[in-house]
Formats: sequence, C-alpha cells, structure tokens
Amino acid sequence: MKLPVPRQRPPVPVRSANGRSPATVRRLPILSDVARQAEVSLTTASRALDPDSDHPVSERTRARVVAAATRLSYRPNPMARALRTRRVPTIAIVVHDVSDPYFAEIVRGATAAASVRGFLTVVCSSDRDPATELRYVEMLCESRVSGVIFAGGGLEEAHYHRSMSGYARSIAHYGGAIVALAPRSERWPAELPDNQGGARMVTEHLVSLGHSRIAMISGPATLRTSRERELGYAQAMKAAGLETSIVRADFTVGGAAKAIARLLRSDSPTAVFAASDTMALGALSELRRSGIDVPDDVSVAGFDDIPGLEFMHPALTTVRVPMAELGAAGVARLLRQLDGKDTATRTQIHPVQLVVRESTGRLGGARGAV
Amino acid sequence: MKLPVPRQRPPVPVRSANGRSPATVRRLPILSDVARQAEVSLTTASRALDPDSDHPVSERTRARVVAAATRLSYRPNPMARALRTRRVPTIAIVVHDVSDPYFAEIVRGATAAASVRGFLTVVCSSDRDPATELRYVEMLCESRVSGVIFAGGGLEEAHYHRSMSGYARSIAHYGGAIVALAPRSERWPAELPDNQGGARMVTEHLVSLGHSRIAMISGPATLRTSRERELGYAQAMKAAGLETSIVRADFTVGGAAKAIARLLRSDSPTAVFAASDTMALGALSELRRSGIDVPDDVSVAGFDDIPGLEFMHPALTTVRVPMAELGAAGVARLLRQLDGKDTATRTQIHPVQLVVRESTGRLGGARGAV
DNA sequence: GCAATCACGGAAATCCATTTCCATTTCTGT
DNA sequence: ACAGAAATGGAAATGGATTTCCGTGATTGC
Repeated sequence: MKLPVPRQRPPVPVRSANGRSPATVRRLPILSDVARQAEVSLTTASRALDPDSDHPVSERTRARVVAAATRLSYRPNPMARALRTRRVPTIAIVVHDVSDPYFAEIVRGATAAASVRGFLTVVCSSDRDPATELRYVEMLCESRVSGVIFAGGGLEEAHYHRSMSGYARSIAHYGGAIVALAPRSERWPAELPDNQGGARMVTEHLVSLGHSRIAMISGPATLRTSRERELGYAQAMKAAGLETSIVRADFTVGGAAKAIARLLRSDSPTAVFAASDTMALGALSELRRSGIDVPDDVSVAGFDDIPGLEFMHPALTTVRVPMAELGAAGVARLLRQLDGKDTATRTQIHPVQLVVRESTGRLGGARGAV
Repeated sequence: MKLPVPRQRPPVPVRSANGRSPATVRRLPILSDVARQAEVSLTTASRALDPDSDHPVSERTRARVVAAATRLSYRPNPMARALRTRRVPTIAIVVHDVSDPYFAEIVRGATAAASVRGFLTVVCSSDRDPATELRYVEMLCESRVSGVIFAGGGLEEAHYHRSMSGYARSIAHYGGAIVALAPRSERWPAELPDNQGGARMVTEHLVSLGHSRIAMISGPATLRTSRERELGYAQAMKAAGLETSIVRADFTVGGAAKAIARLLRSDSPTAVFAASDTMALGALSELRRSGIDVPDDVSVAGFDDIPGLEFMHPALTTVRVPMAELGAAGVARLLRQLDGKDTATRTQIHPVQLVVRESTGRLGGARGAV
C-alpha cells in the first residue's frame, strides 16, 4: 500500500549573498514564498501588498512583507488574480480598420489613456466585414475583457444586429462595459464627434465663399455617421436657400473618385464637401486627373482632419475631429462605468472645429484674380 | 456548536420550456454544471469538450456532454484555463506610434494573423519614449502574454537596454516568445524588410535617371533601420562612383522639412532619397514651399510605400515594404516558437520592391523637354 | 469591573478548468 | 481461460491570489 505523500512545492531559493541568482531558480516566486520569507500567513501577505485593502495591517508587518516581496522580486500572478476577482485589467477596442488614420488616431488615444490606468488594450480590426467583427466580439466575450469600445458604426447585415446584441448582453452579464464612439442603433453609452454641427460649419464656410452649387459626396447610407454629416450639410444648404446634391459611395479613396466623376458629368458643382478626408483625397486626385484646379475651379473640403493631409498640395480644408481625445474619452467612460459611477448623460458630444486651408476658395478663383 | 454547513453553489437553472431564460439566472454556467447535466464527472466533461485531449472518451459520453454544454451555452472560463495552463491566448505588439501608417499597417497584418489562430492582440504605442515603452513591456511581462512582437527599433537611452534585456529574460523565463520586426541590437528572432537592398535599388534608380548629386535625408543615426538604408544608399553611390551626402533628422515630416532646407543651402542636389515616406512627404512639402518643382527641378524618392501617398501630387516614387505581411510573419514566427518548432534561421529578410511613380524624373526635367 | 469594540492575524473556502493518478471494465493474444 | 493491454471514467490535486469567517488580545465605555 502506498502512503499518500503530501506533495509540496520546493521553496524558491533566496538570492544568494553574491547578488546573483543561484542556478537552481526554476519557477517564479508566488505569494506563499513571500509569506514564508516574511513569516506571516498567506492572508496577511496578500493584505500587506494590496494598497487598497480595508483590512488593517500593522506597519511593521507590512514592511516585512514588502521587504520579502522586493527581495524575491515577487509579481502577483495576473491569471490567478483575474480568476478570483473575475476581472482582467484589459479592455478592447473594435475598429473598422486600424490602418485607416481616423481609427489609428482613436486607437492611439485609447491605448494611451488605458495604459496610464494600468489597462492593456486589445485592438480588433474588422476590415469592415460583419462576420470578422462578430468573430472578434465573440473572442472578446469569451476572454471576459473588462470593457469593449466600438469605434466604428454598426455594419449592415442580417445576423449582425441580433448577434451583436446577444454579445452585448453577455458582456453586460459578466459585468463588462460597452462604449460607442460612433452613432449606432444600439443604445450604448457613447462619446461622439459633432458630425452634424461640423458638416453645417463646413457647408456654411463654402456658402460664405460665394458657392451655390455645393455637392456632397457621402459614405454609404447605412452608416449613421454619413447620415449625420448629410443632415448638417442639408441644414446649412436649406438655411442658405440652396439645392442639395448628394452622391453616395464607399468610404474610400476609390469610391470618392468614382463619385466625383459622376458628379462632374451631371451637376458641375463649384464646391464639393466630402464626408471624410479619405474621400476628399479621392476627390482631389480625380479632379487633378481631369485637369480641374483646386481651389480655382472647384473647392474641396473634407471631414476628420486626419494627419498628413495638411502637407498635401493643396492643403485640405476640413473639420477637425478630436480623434485621440475621443478614444481617451471612451476609455474614461468605460472605466467610470466599471466603477459604477457613470452618472453622466448617456451620449456625450465632442465639439469639432473648422480648419480652413488651401483647398477651398472664393467662387471664380480669388487667387487667380489677385 | 455550529455544524460546518457544506456550502454549495446553487445549480444553474436549465433553460425553461418556453425557450426564454428564467429570471433566476445569475451566474454563468461552469464546467461542473455541464457535468451534472450530462451526468458525468468533471474530468470526463473536461475531456469530452477538449478536442485535443489524448484521453479517450466514448462517443456516446462525448455527445451527452456536448449536448449539455450547448444547452447551457457553456463557455470555459478563460482565466481558470489560463491559470491552469499558464498560457493566455494573447500576444502583444509594441510599436513606436500606432498612428504612423507604417506601424498601423504592420498592426493590421499582425492582428489579422493572430485572430485566425485564436489569439487576441494587445497593441502598445510607445510614442517613441523609452520610459513609456519600458512601462508597457513591464505590463506585458506581468500579464504573461504568450509573446511580444517588437515592431520598432530599439530606443536610445541609458536604462533602456539593461531594462529591456531584463524583461526579455523574464518573458523567456515564463515561456513567452519574442520577435523583432526591425533591426535591433538584441539578438532576437527577426522578420525584417530588406532595408539595404531597397535603398540600393532606389538609389540605382536615381542614378539611372542621370542624377549625380543625390542626397539622402535619413533618420537618427541611433536607429538601425536608418543605418541599413544609409548603407544601401552608400553602396549604390560608391558603385556609381558618386559622392554621398547624408543629412540626418527626426523620422518625421517636420524633421525632413528642416533637413531639406539645410540641404538646399549647401549641396543643391538634383535628387533626394528620403529614408521614409513620411520624411519624403516633408521634403515634398518644403520643396514646394520653396518653389522648387518635383520632379522637374529635383527628384524625390521615399521608402516604405505607406498607403495614401500614391494619391498625392506628384505621386511618390518609393520602395514597397510588405508591412502587413511583416506583421503576419511576426505572428507566425511567434506561434511557431511557442510550439517549439521554430527551426528557421533566426533572421528572415523580406524582399522589397521599387515602385516608380511621378516624383522622380530624368535630370533636367524630361517632362518639360518633351 | 464587565461588556462591547477595535486592531490584527490566520485557516480555510473560493474562483474554475486541467491534469495526474488510479480504478474499473472490456478487449487482446496465446 | 488467463495474463496483460487498452478503453473509459472518476477522485483529488493543481495553478495562485483573494476573501470570508473567526479568534485573539488590547482598548474603550460606563
């Protein structure tokens, strides 16, 4: 008959006197090693090292434990801690495309804000594919991230809404938080740029330059961001007593180029407002290809103020969206929710700012006339 | 005397007949719920659900367990699993700046490749600050991510190297993997673009256009990427029997603009090779400001082929670096290391490709002469 | 002087899936 | 028919930190 031998982990050898670790180190120190070194119980060691424990620990004891922890260069095992506290110090951000400068800036702001609060950020780039996005969200659900930021708008697809709201419920169920950074049909807490106001501002700017045939190239009608920007454009046009003209295309450079070509054949506008800088880039490119000067023949304005375009020629007039700030605000919101002290309104609108550069000018080409 | 009452979790109520969950659901199902439903032990339930368990489970039993799991919509708790297996299905990528298109593309490739293998990707953007990067790496260490990809080169700083190699050791110690996507002093497995070859190619291209005063604006000498590109440039110049002229600046638009201004005062080159597209953008911008035509007066070439610049005017001649592919290769490499079957050479070089567009032309302005 | 509090520390339960070790059966081969 | 192997399932240990519940001694209150 075999006697049950109580298995016990061999103790971690203490750093030897010469300061170098002995060759026998084979595992990372755990809390019980610290407790043994400090000659206290596991419980006390845990409490001594937890800065916001409400259980009192005498200073002498705490000092002993901290000393032992330092000596062993102890680091709490995050998996064990996560298992117990049911919370990982990780959030996620879901974007349509990380390499789109708009989202890249948001990600930059979000990751920076998260890291100063001790959170890591998982980035999920859906490539605008509903199935990919859903797969990501499922992975996020299963990994029980503390919260998810949806930076892009919802995608149009049969399954999408049903599945997404299922996942959202599941996230809420385990105590995770959700924040949106673009208008969506789901009623999630949101930090949004003032799309409508910005579009109004830029349209008014074009009107004030004397333009009356101002066309807009917008993104797909299914994206609420497009719709909000269209709304602002329509408001400003109506206020000025002008006819609107909207052409829709993909939210890409190529899409915008095609849209412009169509526009030139039909309306021959003197000013074009593109619903995003990316589209404005496509417009500029196509106009140049057609031998049309910007801004002398046609003015072009964009939206977002993605970095880099200020160095183009002509530098793009646009609306500055505080993208990094939006990402940071999303994180702040998420963490407030997790702390249970999110008392703010559910949707927070962030102001945007008109940035006038070279791609818009007076009707008739003021520069040429000077 | 109090009797020790065996505390037991209340069982999860089974989905009621009407298909909706009863209001009493308050916790997620765990494996023991599945086991109870299927009337098997915890062990068997675990094995039945683990597709690559080597312990045999009869088909009948497995079917019962799977059915129970489905009925309860059971999802294994990732923290418990991670604690036991000592491995989280998460990798990390450290970049200098996520909103720099070069890194954004790499991140896109990496996250996509990771997700198809079931890994999430944490993104860390150091903003080129050694302290920030080190803080991130410490967080990554503590969170025991499976592997870390360093997309950018090492940063110059006193602490940096010592601390970084300490963290690297620590990562290796817990079984994590490391891969670099830029040349670094640390001897880590690497997937690198052919910086030297690309620089040679683009320089030869400029030579073949008849230029002889070809200057290079490079990044800081501390970045090995700059140095490799300088080396390729120098080789090609030497082969053509030409004098080299290198000006160093920050790896930014602004830095390049300043460098160009300096260059114009001293050397008056007829062609400029910028060590990155970002710098080329600065060069183009500054040249235009100075009233110098590209390519008629001066040819400009870049490196990287970041998206968007093909729509500029003039469209930039550059060297295409397969950034997304690099990111994906990094992930593949990382996972191979984790599987212990990384038999390839330690450094893998990825070929690059010259992309001739409009910003380079024959000496003297061929276009004007036609 | 006696009860009620407080300060402090510890044993054991808990989080939940995986894995080791063993105990049955049920085949094999001879 | 019987030793040995294979197939199958279970009890319990494991991973490591947090937290609940309790016990002791010291202090305060009246």
